[in-house]
Amino acid sequence: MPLQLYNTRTRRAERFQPRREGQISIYVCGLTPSAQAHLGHARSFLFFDLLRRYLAFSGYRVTYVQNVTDIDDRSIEAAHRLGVSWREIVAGYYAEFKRSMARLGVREPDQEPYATDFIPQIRETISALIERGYAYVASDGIYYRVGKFAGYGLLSNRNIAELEAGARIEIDEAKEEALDFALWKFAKPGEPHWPFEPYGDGRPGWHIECSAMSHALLDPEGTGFDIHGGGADLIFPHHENEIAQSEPLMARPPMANFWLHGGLLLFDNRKMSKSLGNFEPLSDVLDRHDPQAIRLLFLRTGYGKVMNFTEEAMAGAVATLERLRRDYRALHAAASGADGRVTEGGALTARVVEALDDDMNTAAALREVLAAASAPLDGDARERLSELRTLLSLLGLEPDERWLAAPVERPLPEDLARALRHEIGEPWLDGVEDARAALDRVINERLAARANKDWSRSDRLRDALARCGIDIKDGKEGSTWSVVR
RNA sequence: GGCGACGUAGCCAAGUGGUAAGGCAGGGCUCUGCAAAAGCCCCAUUCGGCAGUUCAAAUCUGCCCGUCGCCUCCA
Repeated sequence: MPLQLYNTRTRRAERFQPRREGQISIYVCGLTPSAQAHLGHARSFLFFDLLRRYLAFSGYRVTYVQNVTDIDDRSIEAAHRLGVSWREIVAGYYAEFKRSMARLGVREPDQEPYATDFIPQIRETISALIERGYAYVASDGIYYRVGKFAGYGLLSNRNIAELEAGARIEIDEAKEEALDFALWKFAKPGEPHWPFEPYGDGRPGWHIECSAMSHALLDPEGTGFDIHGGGADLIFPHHENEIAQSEPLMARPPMANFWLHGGLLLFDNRKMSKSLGNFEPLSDVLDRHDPQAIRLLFLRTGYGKVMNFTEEAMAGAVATLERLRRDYRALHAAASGADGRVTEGGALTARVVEALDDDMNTAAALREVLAAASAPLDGDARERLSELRTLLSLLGLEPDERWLAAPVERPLPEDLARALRHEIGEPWLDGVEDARAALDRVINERLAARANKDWSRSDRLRDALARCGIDIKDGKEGSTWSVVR
């Protein structure tokens, strides 16, 4: 079965066909770095990363563009509040976002255009819209005339009359109609601005940068590109407005054949927001949880579905990942560590491909991979290993050194020596300042106690270590320790 | 008010006409000085509710209830 994808534009799953044989162009709406990114962003970009990987895996040459809307009201506001330039605000948040994406194993886009690097193209687009009657100049900016575009509302399945009846849009005196939106905002004192003759200095409105940049980078002929993506909250008004800005100027619409939207992530059944008090920066989440476990968690839910995040579900993903790594390690050992052999077209691969062809059913794909990893070995371990490795990296779960080394050695807590002295309070620990040295002494002391069958002393020492974040496991082969916090 | 999505065990979630995957949590057992880890086993006669279609419904239809999202900045 060929690849089927749910297309927001037609509201059904359709067979995916690239516009040009073997090549696929994707434009995904990236971040507006005027605040810290959160886990919801991660879910969205993780999905588009997977889509890229799968299309490349399927043999397509993929061009993936993800923009940066580096100018908007909030970053200007934040700059004023903090007394720094808006560029610093944007650079800071974007750098943090990039670090988080790297930790999640999200590949860098082929191009990351910044809105403010495309001011000439933005001006050109606006000028063309004015010429054709789709835009007009008002006192405080240049607006798009929504009533002029017959296709308005098709993507988001709304009609103009209903939108107007919504009446939640503030009536701006400068605009002709409530639904009209800004293409260009004339500069107010103290705001960043760029020249735009003959209309007036100002800055681009939100939406126009995507029309200008996707045209410039993916569709210079104006005949459209393959896939346009983003979070479900961008369907209206952002993507609707992009279409309205782009299609009247195109030689042959539609702007994009496929519109793909990632489902929103909820926390406590609410969209994450600072005002609700459920906001946590992505970088903090990544400090608390293994990025691969986060990726695995998202793989278990359909990409387009609303998903509720809970720490319980996260813990489940961590446990699944640990088991997967263990299984992989066992397989690696069975194969004597041999790898590098490429096995193509195995039965497992066929099942994974079938799952992903069905509108990127990652839950089914993951299920196959997990089952294969834990199934008893009935054939060639080396073949199983290389096929598994290929599929794991297709899913973005690269088997790295952690997969082969157990237990994971995390850095020892900084104040371990002091904490142990405090917990144990025996003279043989006096003066030991080094964490590792203190740990070794306690472990040796405990081993001695165990050799003497002094179980109560042994248990006391184990409890003390546990309170200091060190987990001890006794087995037939001796004792092992690991850092649990 | 308009548009849309969803409602499957304590939690997350797969499954879209053929008789309820999986994970986490929980319970039991094996192992162990004990604990943990690991392994094995158990854990929804039932899919928000009520009607209907059908030989057959979690899956289709209708109505109702509930939750969430978008309609304003938003991945």
